[in-house]
Amino acid sequence: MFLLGGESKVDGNRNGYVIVTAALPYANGEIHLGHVTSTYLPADIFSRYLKLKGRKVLYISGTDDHGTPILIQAEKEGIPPEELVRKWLSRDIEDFSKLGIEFSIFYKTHSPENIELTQRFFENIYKKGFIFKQEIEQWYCGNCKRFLPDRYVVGTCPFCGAENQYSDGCEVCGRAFPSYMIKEPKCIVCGSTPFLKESIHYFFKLSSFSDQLRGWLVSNSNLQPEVRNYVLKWIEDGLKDWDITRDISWGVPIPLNEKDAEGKVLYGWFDNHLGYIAFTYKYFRDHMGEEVDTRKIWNSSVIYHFIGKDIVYHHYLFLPAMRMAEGSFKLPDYLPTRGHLLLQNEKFSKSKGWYISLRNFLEIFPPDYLRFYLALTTPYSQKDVNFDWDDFQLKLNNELIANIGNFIHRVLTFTYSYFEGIVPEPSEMEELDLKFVDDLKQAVRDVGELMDEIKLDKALKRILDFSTSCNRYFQSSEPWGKRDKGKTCIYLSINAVRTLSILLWPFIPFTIEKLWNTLNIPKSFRNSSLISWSSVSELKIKPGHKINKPSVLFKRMDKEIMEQKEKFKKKH
RNA sequence: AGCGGGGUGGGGAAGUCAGGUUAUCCCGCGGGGCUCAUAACCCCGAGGUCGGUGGUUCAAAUCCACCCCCCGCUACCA
Repeated sequence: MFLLGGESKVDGNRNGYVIVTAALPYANGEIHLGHVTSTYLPADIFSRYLKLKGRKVLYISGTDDHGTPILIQAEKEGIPPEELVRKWLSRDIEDFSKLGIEFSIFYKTHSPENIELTQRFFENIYKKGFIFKQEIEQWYCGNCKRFLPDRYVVGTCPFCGAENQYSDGCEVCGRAFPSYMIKEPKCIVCGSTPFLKESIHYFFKLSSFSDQLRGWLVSNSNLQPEVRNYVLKWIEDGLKDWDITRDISWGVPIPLNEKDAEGKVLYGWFDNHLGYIAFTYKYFRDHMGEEVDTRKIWNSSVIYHFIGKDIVYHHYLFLPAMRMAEGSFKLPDYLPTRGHLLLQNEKFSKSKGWYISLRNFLEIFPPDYLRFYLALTTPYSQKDVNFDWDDFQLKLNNELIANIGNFIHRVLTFTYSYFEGIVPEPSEMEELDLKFVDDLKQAVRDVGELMDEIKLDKALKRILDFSTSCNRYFQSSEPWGKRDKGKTCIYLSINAVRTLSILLWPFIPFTIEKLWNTLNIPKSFRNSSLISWSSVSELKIKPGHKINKPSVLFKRMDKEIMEQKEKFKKKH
């Protein structure tokens, strides 16, 4: 019996682990803003939020190492695939850490842990009779001496005659078709003409799981309705059994002692789905020793798999069906799915240079600027997100700097120059002050609810609304015009700054940690009640507390943005 | 071709599932205020027949039907 996810709410199981995973980046290229937008940033913001709430959170990901593209790339570079994936693993870790993406573990599918788990997994579902063999015909390049995946064969569309189309579909007429139908096929690597060749492959009986999958999709109320409907439609149309082997050497060997299994490996999507579990094993072995029962922990955790919409099929059909077939690992409770990133309203294209790598971006802009902008513009839905330089500039200048930055800075400098940095004793609260305290409490409640629902963009908007009301309060209180220099206003405002800092930490951690230094909240206090979700709406900063000399948290970057705008002007 | 998502004042978005007083927010625009703050902040105002047509209802951006337009996805692309 498999363990159905979906009933666990994050607050329902307060002592257990929360396992947050981010879909694995393929280990043959650099991380770009698209990866970050749909997957790694939302997952990071969310796990930071859970940490503030005092939850035991594991944030898990790693590289997806296997498959033909990596093999070919390694050949091109003249290095073994092991070396290629090792290179990308360390590159990815560097890039992510510069953005403040804090994984508990970022590991790799080409690891003993994952290979072992994958083989065991295969054996288990093989024994249960969910694997069968079938002969298939595939394009084979005689020159490269290998079978070619569909995307490694180009040719002429059998329907509209458009040239240079991938063998599984035509971008010109929009039709999808079986690969063998393509006219005048060419190997994308060497250009020679491939031929169709037979090979025995192993298939997973995905179709047997239609009812169970439907049941899971319908009963798991945590899934996004639009994605659920999308996947249900596929089940209605009939699921095809899934070819889970490939005729290459790079991957997890099929753990069977028979001739048909020789020279073949398991398909990358078979082993990378198990990476989440294998990496969790690795984490516990490293941190708690061999005797930890990871399976038990896994099954008693609340599980979130963050993904981009391009891999919905794999995560809503293949992954759950595999776990159902094997039967001992729980399904995800949540599968937060987000859309793609467009650049100036056009699709990213590496070959056309129309994309932004994370590394290049962070060479120019501070990580928090990117985190803020993307978090604010990426909804909890499959809708695509547009990265637009004008919009980036506007949002930074008007929302981050002029709203949040301004409030924090005006409060801190006021305190510093009129009270020598010492938080004043408040006088009796007036109606305006009491109302502000209510506003603060309401804001915290709203933000918490939205964060729990993973609606991170709306949560951030709500924080901005709160910041606006902070500015409004400060403005109407006019502390500068009062004889006592508005002691109550400053006391409440400083506390509002602390509240804001906690609300904002998951989004812009670098800046907030700087701010905590200015607020004179020592590092040792940062896991205490001073910095935690449970105290976020309290007035924790007491009169007499001394703050440090404030400095500007955000600087405007109009010149740098202008340069980028020039660079990404219409090229066509 | 099929399926999914969307079309809301000049630009970008929220609201639509659970229909209801002057349709919300940011930018931009016009006017005013404040001076603590990174020309930042606060207030007031102009501007929308909520893609089209028809229907249900006392009442529709919101529900139903049909149509138009835009975007995305379609399993061996990881």
